Amino acid sequence: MSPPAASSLAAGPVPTRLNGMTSSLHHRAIENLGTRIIAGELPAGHVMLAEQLEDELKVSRSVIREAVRVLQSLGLVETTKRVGIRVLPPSRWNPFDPQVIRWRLASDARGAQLRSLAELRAAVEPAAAELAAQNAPAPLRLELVDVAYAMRDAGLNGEVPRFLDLDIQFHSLLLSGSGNEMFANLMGQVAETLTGRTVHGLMPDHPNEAALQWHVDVAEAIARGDAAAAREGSDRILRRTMARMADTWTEQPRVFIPVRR
Amino acid sequence: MSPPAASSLAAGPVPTRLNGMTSSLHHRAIENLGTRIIAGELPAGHVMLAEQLEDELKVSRSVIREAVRVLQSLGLVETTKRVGIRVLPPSRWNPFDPQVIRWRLASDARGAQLRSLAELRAAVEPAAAELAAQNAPAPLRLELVDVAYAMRDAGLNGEVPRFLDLDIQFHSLLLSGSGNEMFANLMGQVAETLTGRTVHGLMPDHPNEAALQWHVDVAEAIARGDAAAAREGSDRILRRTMARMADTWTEQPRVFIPVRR
DNA sequence: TGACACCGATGTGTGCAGACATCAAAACTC
DNA sequence: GAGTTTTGATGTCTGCACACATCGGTGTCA
Repeated sequence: MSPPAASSLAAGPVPTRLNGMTSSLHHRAIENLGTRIIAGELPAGHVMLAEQLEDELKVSRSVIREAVRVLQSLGLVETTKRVGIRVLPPSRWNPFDPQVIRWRLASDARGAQLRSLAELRAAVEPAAAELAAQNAPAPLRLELVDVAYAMRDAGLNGEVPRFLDLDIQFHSLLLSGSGNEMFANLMGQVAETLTGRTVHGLMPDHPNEAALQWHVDVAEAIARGDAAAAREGSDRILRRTMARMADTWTEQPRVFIPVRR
Repeated sequence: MSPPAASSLAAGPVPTRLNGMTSSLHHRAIENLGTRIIAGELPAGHVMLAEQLEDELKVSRSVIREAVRVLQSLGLVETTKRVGIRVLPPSRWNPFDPQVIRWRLASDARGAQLRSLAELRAAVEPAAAELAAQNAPAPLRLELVDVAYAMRDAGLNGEVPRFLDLDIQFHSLLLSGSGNEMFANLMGQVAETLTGRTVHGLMPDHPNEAALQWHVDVAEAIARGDAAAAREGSDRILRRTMARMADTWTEQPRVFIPVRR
């Protein structure tokens, strides 16, 4: 009785795994709806019925209900009795949620999302460098210096994969060393953007020599506790990065979220 | 049949409403578990069983399951078959989620949370000011100037509640004007910290005159599109704010989240 | 006759209870 | 120690009862 002839969520006959993530029905329902909402396929104000979703996704009520609850906590939908499940406008979405970010990166708004992340990173990393210079534990400072030098060598030798690895590690250590868990949490997003940049061929085989040296400078400033120098160096790196990436998101429309009063 | 004699989640016999938020069983279960996990009452690694939670909270399986699913999406717990529901360490929590922030503000880590938010704000607002000077729509610029002057007047006259309102409005407009939805999303948290600061008597009756003028300067710099001046002015305001709040979180332990490799 | 307040019908989410399916940890066998 | 079986928890499905927001009909009053 249980298995329907065709299931729109069942990609394979066997519940497969992807990227180590659980591929439960619940998870797939979230993915399906989240993707479609953020892509604009299900526009703000659109009302769905739980029963209709069960039907459409060929899953039971419990799966739909659990998925809707999660989407609700992300600000993607709201539920009202006698009405149904209403899609909320983008201004209600939680822009910091990793899933929302991932879905936006997979949508037409990819450029805008990359810009938002880059701007956030450009704002945060210099502050993190300053804090790291003041607070980071000694072993982390030493590791940061090591990584910076290794990164410079890899960059000069054109070892692209190794360079990317070290680059991600450098910026992760920096954010982690700030001792601010919100800053540290941006590691994941930073890694994703750096990786994406390389994969999309936006990185030259031999990174700019000056930029490589700036990384070393930042690491050493943090190591000796020079907060101002760490901040300045980090700011220099990120202004250059922003300048080089700016044309990626040229003319992406900006969204101004109204102030709620 | 349905209503048990005593329900540990049922504050009132009738499903009441609080702050306009739905007070469904589901919501109360999330609140109960989220609070206890973040307070450390349910430590990382602690394993619970769904059945045990049904029993403890006196609710049905579906309520527990939906709550657990939401907590899972926040990174507070993970579920494993044959094991149960395991509480995750703080490094796995999503530090940007509004609920997580609220629970942390209500816990012993309140000081650390306030510091994190303040540092984030100090990093973001100058960047937002810079972006607002470049991108904000004209009406928003005009409103910002109006609010800045009104805020200065209210501050000079010692109209504390009005000043707080305008202060929140000023910083909200600034963040909104950046055209970065992540920055704009910080409005809520900023409002909370500003309100909390006033409520806790950390604000003098008459705000510093220079600081009031700095707000006007920032608004006018944004109005005329002077990005550098907007950034510097905003940076000045926030450095002063940070300096004045620093002793609030003296000696709050910093947490260094390890870099995952 | 028209406008308005009341009130019951209706439909939808919410919550409950029980069953079976699935799968990984743990125990067991060789 | 490797492979197999057992076991016990979550995952999924289903039927039912209830709460309650919305809608539309009915009655009252001007």
